[in-house]
Order: sequence, then structure tokens, then C-alpha cells
Amino acid sequence: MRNDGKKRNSGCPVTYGLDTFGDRWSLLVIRELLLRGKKTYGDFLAADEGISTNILADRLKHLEAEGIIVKSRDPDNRRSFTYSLTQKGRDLAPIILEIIIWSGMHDKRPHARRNVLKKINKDREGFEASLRSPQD
Amino acid sequence: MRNDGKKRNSGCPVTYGLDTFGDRWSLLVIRELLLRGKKTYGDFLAADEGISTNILADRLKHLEAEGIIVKSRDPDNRRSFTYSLTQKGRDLAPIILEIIIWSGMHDKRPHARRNVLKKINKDREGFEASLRSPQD
DNA sequence: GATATAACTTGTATTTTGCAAGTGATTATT
DNA sequence: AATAATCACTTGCAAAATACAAGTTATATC
Repeated sequence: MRNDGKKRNSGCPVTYGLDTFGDRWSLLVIRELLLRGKKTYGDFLAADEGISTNILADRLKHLEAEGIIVKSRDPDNRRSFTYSLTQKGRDLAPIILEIIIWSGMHDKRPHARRNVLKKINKDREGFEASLRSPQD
Repeated sequence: MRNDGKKRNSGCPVTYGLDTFGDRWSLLVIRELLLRGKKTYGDFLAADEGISTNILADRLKHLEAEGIIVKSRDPDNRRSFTYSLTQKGRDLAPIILEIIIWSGMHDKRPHARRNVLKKINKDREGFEASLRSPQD
């Protein structure tokens, strides 16, 4: 997997974070769930960044094992599954928002996107609270 | 390297963050610089997590190329080099602090360390400001 | 019953990582 | 002055992780 099983066990909170959600693909799945209303395996596969299918399966398993997401059957379509964030997962919102703020400050590329940043600037408290509370 | 050169170019701020500092070893180097007063190649190698030497060299090069750190000669010891954070690097402080806060909430391991968390709880504004301002 | 869809799994080539050992430029020791 | 340490890497190779293509299973639709 990535670094599963044997956490470095240093007790460091930064390391704990890195071990549970801190790899590129895990964070992108969390972004899709938190910011883009995406829910299914197919949704995640279709994200711009192009995650490969075996890695996605691996990361979903990992995030579920860590209690960041839960998997459930879609009641309307029994061949589809729905992933959603737990409270532990939604509590990652401030981290994602800080990353967006940081990029807003330092990403000088002309095509840098700022739609979420605008929401944060307009009403961070409210926006963050909405992300952290159950069912959007 | 990790994902150098061709950024996915999606324009997404989360992706930009992941591409510039978002891998395990980069973040640990930043932690050492920001929170632990470590400065040299040898310091980073000695960190608990055990980064290997070729990966460390690679990450330092990458972080320098991204403008997160700068390398300079140690004036006191001419065979040693000193790494330090740029403003862009110090601006990562809020992200690191949010990771620490998140881990403080959700890391249930008995040996989870909370010394930095205590500082944050005591005076987040002041602590964060001290991390973000030049020369500690 | 045949075809399609959603969510994976499997196989394999490529890339990245980890580990051990080696190099070059100082600096300290005998 | 020669010898040994130290510091910051680099190199070579085995092991692990990743990307890509193709295949499988369980529904669902025609």
C-alpha cells in the first residue's frame, strides 16, 4: 500500500496525518468528496488528475480502514456504491482550506483557479462549518 | 522525482499544493525546519522517521526549486550547508498547525505527542505569527 | 437471453523508493 | 605533513509502489 500497517510510531501528529490521509491520491479523493459532491468510484476515476483504478481501490480501502470515509450501497441503484466522509473526514476541511489559501497566495500560474478561494474569503467560518457538519 | 516537471496543470489549488510540498518526506523536512529548528542535511537524516539519503537529496532539490527553502553555506563551518524556509515556506505554517490540531482530535494512540498542540491551544495567533515571520 | 454498466481485480512494464557503499571537499588529529 | 574524521551528497541495485490494459462479477436494461 502506501505506508500502511506499521506507522512510524513516532507519536508525531504531523506523521500521523501523513500516514492516514497524506498522499496525493487520498487527498484528491477527499477533495472530490468535500468540495465537489462526488461520491462514487466512477466519479473519482473521472477526476481530472487521472488516478488509476487499482490505486483508487487501494486508497478507498485505506481511507475506510482509517475511518475517514464509509462505503454504502446506493439505495436507488443497487449496482452502485456511495462513499461519504465521516466526521473524522469532514474535520479535514480546515487543512484543505489552508492549502487552498496557501496556493491562492503563491500559485502564480495564469490558469490557477480561485472559485473556492472566493467562497473562503467571503465567509470562511460559514463555509467551513458547512463542510464540517453532516450531510451537505 | 515525485511528480516534477509536468504538473497536472488542472489549475486546482489542492493539486498545486500536493505538487509542491505534498509528499511525506517534503512535509517532514518542513516540519523539522518550522518546528524543530533543524537546518542541515545531517539533521534531516537524523529525524525519527528515517528518510534515506538519496530521497532527502532529491526532496531538498525539489523544495529549493519550488522556492520553499534556500540553501546557504554555514559561515561557521565551511563544510556544512544550512537550509532555511523562505516566506513561501513559512506560510505553510497554518497547514501544519491544522494537521496537528486534526491529529490532536483524532489520534487515539496512547503515545500521541501533544507538546506543539499545547502551544497552539495557548496562543495560536502568536505562535503562528512567530512561525511565519523571518528568522526565529 | 444478450448487452451494458459499475466496481473492482489481475498481470505486467515502468517508476520510485530504500539500503549499502562510495566520493569529494573541508576540518581536526597525530 | 600525513592521517583520520566529518559533512553533504552520489551511485548501484534490489524491493516496492504505480500506471496502464485487460479481465471479472454483480446488477440492470433492452
